[in-house]
Amino acid sequence: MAELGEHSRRFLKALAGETRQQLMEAFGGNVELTVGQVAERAGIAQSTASEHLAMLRDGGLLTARRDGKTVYYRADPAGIAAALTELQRYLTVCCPPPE
Amino acid sequence: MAELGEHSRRFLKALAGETRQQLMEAFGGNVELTVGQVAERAGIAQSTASEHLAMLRDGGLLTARRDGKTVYYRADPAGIAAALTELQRYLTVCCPPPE
DNA sequence: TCGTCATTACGGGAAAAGCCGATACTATCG
DNA sequence: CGATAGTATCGGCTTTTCCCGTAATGACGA
Repeated sequence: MAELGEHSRRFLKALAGETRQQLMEAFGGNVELTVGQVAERAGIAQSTASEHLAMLRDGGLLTARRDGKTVYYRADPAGIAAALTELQRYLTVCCPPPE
Repeated sequence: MAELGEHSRRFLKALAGETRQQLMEAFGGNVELTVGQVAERAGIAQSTASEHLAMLRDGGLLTARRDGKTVYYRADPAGIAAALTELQRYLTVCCPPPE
């Protein structure tokens, strides 16, 4: 049957949280942000931001790049597209394509 | 900015739960199922199935039709397509379309 | 109207998610 | 090496989710 892969499950769980949805909105315009910047903008603790960003990264929504001691996060179009594609494939099984 | 609508938020929350993902898999082939049938197949209590199905319905993944005392649930291709479209639109803001 | 059947709404206990402050890790600079 | 700065991890608390059994709602038939 149509199983939903581990990748898609992490994608869905990551994007299901409202705080993480809000965090994603800060990454418009292909911008790079550090953990501290994200925490400050969202008004949450640095440790909390770090956890959320890690979840979004594991879900394929963000990529992380380390430069010195700071880590720069950025939206991952390829990962997002891949997750959406698999999600669509999974959901297509449940419902005949609208013809 | 790109706000994620209430509809999409319910869609994501509904599909984020693993039990509900499993429930969705039973609706392949455009099949209609009652609450009792879903509960029995998934091995969960009837009240639990009812709550999950209501959540999936509110998320636009299922439609409900009442015939007498039983309620028949079925996949909602239009609702799913709409949610995926809005989700894609929302995510496109965060990342430039891969050109 | 009364009883019955399918579903939904309610209450509570267990599990998970969110959030924080404090601590540990990693890399740079002196 | 020691100090500092940015992240990541840990322990604990609060809030939410999950699941169940039970009671209430709505629909049908006697």
